Amino acid sequence: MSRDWFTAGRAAPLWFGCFGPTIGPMQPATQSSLSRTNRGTVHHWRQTLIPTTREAPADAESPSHVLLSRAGYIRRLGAGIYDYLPLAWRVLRKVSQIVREEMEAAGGSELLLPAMLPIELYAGTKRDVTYGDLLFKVTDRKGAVSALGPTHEEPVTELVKGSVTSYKQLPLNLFQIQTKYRDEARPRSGLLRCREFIMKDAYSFHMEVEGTGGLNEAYDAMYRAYTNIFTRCGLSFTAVEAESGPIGGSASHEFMVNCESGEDTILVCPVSGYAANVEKCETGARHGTLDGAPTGALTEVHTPGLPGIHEVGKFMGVKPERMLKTIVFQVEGRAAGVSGEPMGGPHEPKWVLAVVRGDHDVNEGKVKAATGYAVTLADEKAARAAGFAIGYVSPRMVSRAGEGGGGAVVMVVDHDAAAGGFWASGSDKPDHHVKHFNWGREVGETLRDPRYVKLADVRNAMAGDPSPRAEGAKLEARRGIEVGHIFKLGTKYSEAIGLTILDQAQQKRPVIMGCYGIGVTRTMAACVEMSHDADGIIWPGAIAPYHVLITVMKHDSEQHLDGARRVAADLAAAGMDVLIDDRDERPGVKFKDADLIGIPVRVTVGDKALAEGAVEFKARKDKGKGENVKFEEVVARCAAAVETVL
RNA sequence: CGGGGUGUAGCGCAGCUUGGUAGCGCGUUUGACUGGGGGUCAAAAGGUCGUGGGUUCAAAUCCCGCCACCCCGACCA
Repeated sequence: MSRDWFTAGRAAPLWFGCFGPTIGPMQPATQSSLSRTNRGTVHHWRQTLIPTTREAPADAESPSHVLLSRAGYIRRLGAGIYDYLPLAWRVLRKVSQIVREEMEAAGGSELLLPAMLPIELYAGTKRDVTYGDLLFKVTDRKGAVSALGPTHEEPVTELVKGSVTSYKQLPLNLFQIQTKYRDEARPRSGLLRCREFIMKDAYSFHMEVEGTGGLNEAYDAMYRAYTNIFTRCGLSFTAVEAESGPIGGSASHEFMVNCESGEDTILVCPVSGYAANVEKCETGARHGTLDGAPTGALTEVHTPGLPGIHEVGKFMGVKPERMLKTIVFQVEGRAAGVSGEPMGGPHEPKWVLAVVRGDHDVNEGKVKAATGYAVTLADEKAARAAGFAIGYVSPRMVSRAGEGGGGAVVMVVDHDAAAGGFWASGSDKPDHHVKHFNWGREVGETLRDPRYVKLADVRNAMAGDPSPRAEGAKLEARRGIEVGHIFKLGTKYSEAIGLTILDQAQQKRPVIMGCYGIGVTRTMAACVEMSHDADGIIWPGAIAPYHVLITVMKHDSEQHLDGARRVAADLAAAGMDVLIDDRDERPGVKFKDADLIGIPVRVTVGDKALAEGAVEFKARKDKGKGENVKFEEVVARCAAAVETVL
């Protein structure tokens, strides 16, 4: 049998054994410490801590939270704060090791940075403000404030600033795997949203975006490394295009574990393979012309005190998809990185109206792209002062609001909202809506002025929308859990912190950066969400805490224990990690616990099989009782099973 | 941050309305029987009832403050 059976099917780097040589009952130190080895570990249940319980803590709801708690992997110590017990730590180390190997293979270099960071470090990038309450802060005896690092862009940029002095030292990719902190408003779902969690973050530094040594090259290498990592972990995942978010930067991908219980929605095109998260997802061509004929006389309806579009629609007898939702944004300045002329003619507008159908959601990023302006949801007070009846705004306001009307307001209309037929809309005065809204009649002249009104894709994509990449195909919605995220950062942090380097032409330039994160603890939880059944966890072989669980039927039978240890020694010699359940428990208890903790293969040593010179073999994912396998065939069977579980 | 809810033994819960110093299941310990899917019987250990104050002869129970935690929403590089 191949020594690197568990790395088959991929370009395997040198394998020195997951955790280095381990000394167990079956492994004399003299043997295991001699040399590099892929010898597995053998542990006994009674010598470790696996506190399984019949019932989960009352606060556990998601499958990963319930099962990791019940199976003795984690314990909650505070809101969003967990102990990682021995089984969990073994999983986390295996995930980390895979991450480490792939990051190093992709040119990364591991280091460790402080968790406690002087708050001044964050002042430079204003993240002490933009991160806000999400940033954990501690005060020392002198009153100095430190942040507990939620990510490490600032310290690593600071480090490189002080230690890299020549473009010849770039590119550089530094990564760390360590505990990070975020004061989440609402920690939930166990390990999926914690306040303290383990994360791998990598940061790359470049002089150029393009070409050898450039950001794009590193980004692509990271993309491939992430694909390798999650594939090796045995996860079913999708890489999706994503908005780069408040962290800044130009491009990003999220790696999502496919799982119905996931919090995030992603959209995929089944034909082209295009995949993106809801915020980023484009839609294919849609048609709307604003040319529809009136459906009747504009009728005002009194709609007092109704909280949302659905309630208003119900009250008026109009479906949300026949209502216009007009959202008021305020302009924050020209948008960076948006090509084309901004709207509004010579003067920068103050307000942007975005109109979508009542059943659709406005997408701020798309509004920004369509108008050429950075926008935020309008401050309610300021908007009211400018004449907007917030909650009851209609598209008519494009030519009415603001100081002197025209020019102060521009409007982007989503294609679906521009269709003909019946529309209901706000009426620009509180507690009133209108029926039979007609674009041409109600908005008038301004509607045809491309400086002020534009048709554009300004809403979130939904399942059923036309694919942007394949004619005739429809987008499908899937659920997922984000476990990795890669960004092209650009110069945001290097400029803020002053990381500039002289290039070959003796020009001082800010260093171009990328950053690449993987939630290690979240990956473990996501894997459980993805792979479990009613009885417990079902680990993929690559990140299971042990590959094989040997259940000893009679803990006090020398014959049983000998058999177990013999099998364990063979398995360990073949590189598999083995846990021997040597507890004085009834068989039923042991089988229940075996299913619960989810080791991929269970080998049972008992009288029945021993009588045939065999043990009982059962893969966790298989139903039924298992089958007898001769001692000399056990290793091959287990190895094959662990591989197929991969 | 808004809304809802919960704090009683290691875990899951009852008791609170109508005050009288705490109970159930699981787990744990001891013994016996048992022995291939959370077994049976017997005995036992284990609780400042989140916390501070108040009312009362008497508070888990009623009143006030605080704290912690959970759920829904907002938020979520």
